Amino acid sequence: MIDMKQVAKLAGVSVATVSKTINNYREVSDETKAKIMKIVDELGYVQNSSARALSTKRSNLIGIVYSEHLHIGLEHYFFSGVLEAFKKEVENLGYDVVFINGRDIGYLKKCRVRGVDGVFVVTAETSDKGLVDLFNADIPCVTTDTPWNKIPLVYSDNVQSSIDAVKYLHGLNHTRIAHIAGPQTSISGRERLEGYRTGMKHENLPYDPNMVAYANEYDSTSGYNAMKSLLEHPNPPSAVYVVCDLSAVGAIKAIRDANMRAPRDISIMGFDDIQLASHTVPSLTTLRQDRDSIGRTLACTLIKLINKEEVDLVTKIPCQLIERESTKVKK
Amino acid sequence: MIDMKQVAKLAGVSVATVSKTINNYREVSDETKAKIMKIVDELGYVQNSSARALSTKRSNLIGIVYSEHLHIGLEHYFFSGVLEAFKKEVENLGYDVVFINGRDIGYLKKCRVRGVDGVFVVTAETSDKGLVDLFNADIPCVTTDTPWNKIPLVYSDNVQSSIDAVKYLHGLNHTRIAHIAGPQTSISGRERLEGYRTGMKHENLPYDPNMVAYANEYDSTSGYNAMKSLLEHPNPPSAVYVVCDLSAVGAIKAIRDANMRAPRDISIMGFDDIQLASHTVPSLTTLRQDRDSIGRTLACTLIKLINKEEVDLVTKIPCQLIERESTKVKK
DNA sequence: AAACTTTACGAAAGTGCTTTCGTAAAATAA
DNA sequence: TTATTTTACGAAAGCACTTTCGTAAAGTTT
Repeated sequence: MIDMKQVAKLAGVSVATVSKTINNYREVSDETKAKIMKIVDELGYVQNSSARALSTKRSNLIGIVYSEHLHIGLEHYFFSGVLEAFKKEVENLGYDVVFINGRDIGYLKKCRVRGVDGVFVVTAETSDKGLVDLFNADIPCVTTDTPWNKIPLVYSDNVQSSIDAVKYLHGLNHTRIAHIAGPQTSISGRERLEGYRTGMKHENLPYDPNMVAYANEYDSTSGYNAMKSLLEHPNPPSAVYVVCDLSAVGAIKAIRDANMRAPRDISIMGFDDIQLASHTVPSLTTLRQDRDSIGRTLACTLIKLINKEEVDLVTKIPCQLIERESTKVKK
Repeated sequence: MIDMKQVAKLAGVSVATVSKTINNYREVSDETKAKIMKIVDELGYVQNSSARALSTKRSNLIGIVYSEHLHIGLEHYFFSGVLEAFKKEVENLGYDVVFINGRDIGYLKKCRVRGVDGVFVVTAETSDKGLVDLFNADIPCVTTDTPWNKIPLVYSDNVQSSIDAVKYLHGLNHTRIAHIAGPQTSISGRERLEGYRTGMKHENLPYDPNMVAYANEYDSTSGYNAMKSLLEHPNPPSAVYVVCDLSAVGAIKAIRDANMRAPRDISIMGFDDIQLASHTVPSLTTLRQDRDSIGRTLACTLIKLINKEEVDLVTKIPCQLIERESTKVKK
């Protein structure tokens, strides 16, 4: 491998000058810079990031952490989208992205081994001891969907979106609007329920605890079961706002199994806008999470944090209401 | 940050001995090892991977490359699954995973900068000059879905799976079986078509070129259009084997739009088993790609390659036929 | 012309680790 | 016992950079 020494020799300068040229110090004359860069190109010289990191104590590496015992990995629609956007943005700023796994020595120590400049904790689970260690350490961190102490958080504006959802359904003349709530251990589950209640109040609709069913997971089976329980009510809802698309799909199935139809008999509204949403029958009216904006904001926040600039501790990104076939006007 | 010098001092030994202990050389007495490890634990010492890499010329880093102008990124169901499995496996073997982007200096140079020990090219596009440079360099590489010279390839057994598909449909008494083929620029597109033809031959069914329609992308719109063209045939098929699930979804929509029903009028079979597949109406009969096995095999192959062991240049992983609602017996 | 400032560069120390090689001491063989 | 091998360890060089500081030479100011 070609190193600075060789470049220096060919250029007739010292390695110090080569280094300064590569890093664009201004104390090198333009003439010398040009001469050096020419040789750099000819030889195909590239920096050795390990040597650089050793010397500067900066790796230009961003770590990605996700709790492994949640089996939400790369395949999760929301997180993979956020991650993709995040990655693009930090790469534009000159960083590379490395996965940090907690094997053997735990997340924190692994971060130290790799010398990452900052980390994005994608899916946190605060019962994960290793994650808490990381959060409590002095490494710049950002996260989404899991609030922790002084760690900057960027996520969807669940409350406002839920208010929007209720308003939208009321606008379609629905007054008996139910909510299939997510696990109350997660912030999105809690906030979407809160938004639903606030929305009902805003619309001057009565809040009926029986019109809230709980999905204990963010999946379709949970949605199916929750919908079933709502259907057992003597006066079932004419519209249901569901905590996520997957559960909404389950809810639609429950409606069909009860010999009814969505949206003919009951309107269904989801959250997320997963790929599936536009392909189901009926396609889903839903709130689209702005994965791109969340990812980019996380990236900017983290880089600022690394550079010791001021950052917002909480950033809420608006969702967009996507109207499709699963909701319709109540006659 | 704590370094070996501090550990050495506290243990009353030289840094050389600490290094040898950490790396489990046998020339250190068990006694000394124990003493050193105790101090390592107490101080919370961790290795500095940059320094180590600088010295050993091994980074224990695996690079992930995917062509950016295909907009298949992390969000792609198949690739994210393969990547997840790959990642798990290499992590188990002591490597970490870093994304390599082609910005500024191209993939190859970036690989050299980071000193990756090997790279997994996830989605290749041989029109990508930077990728070809990488393939032609001396860095250990594996890939899926894009054959290249001497680069080991691990992917689904498209031909055999397609033969299975035709056999299965024939087993349901279908004799007029069409194929919606994928882009013939991709190996999977070509091989699935090849398998379809071979399957028809095996089943002693006539091959009719009019019974092959081409989807120019792996998406639902292309499937929709292809199906439409098949329906225009005076004697349309009773079953269609579609190159991928997404296109299959499009095909089903086309059938519905023609006032027919799948599988009542036409059976549809997909490929992939994406998440969507079990949620559509009707749910999709399909060939499940073994993303896990593909990812793991890629990992093992790459590590072997790094260690200069022998590897297979091509590994085909079987698919599994998943029977759901979109196919039925022809009466 | 003298005094001062700026510019352009290099020597060398430092970054944290690995690994070779040398060498005492201990263990074994003769 | 002496000769030989083995064991256990350390000194030091090397890995490819960055950065401080010193210093000539050139430029600027009085």
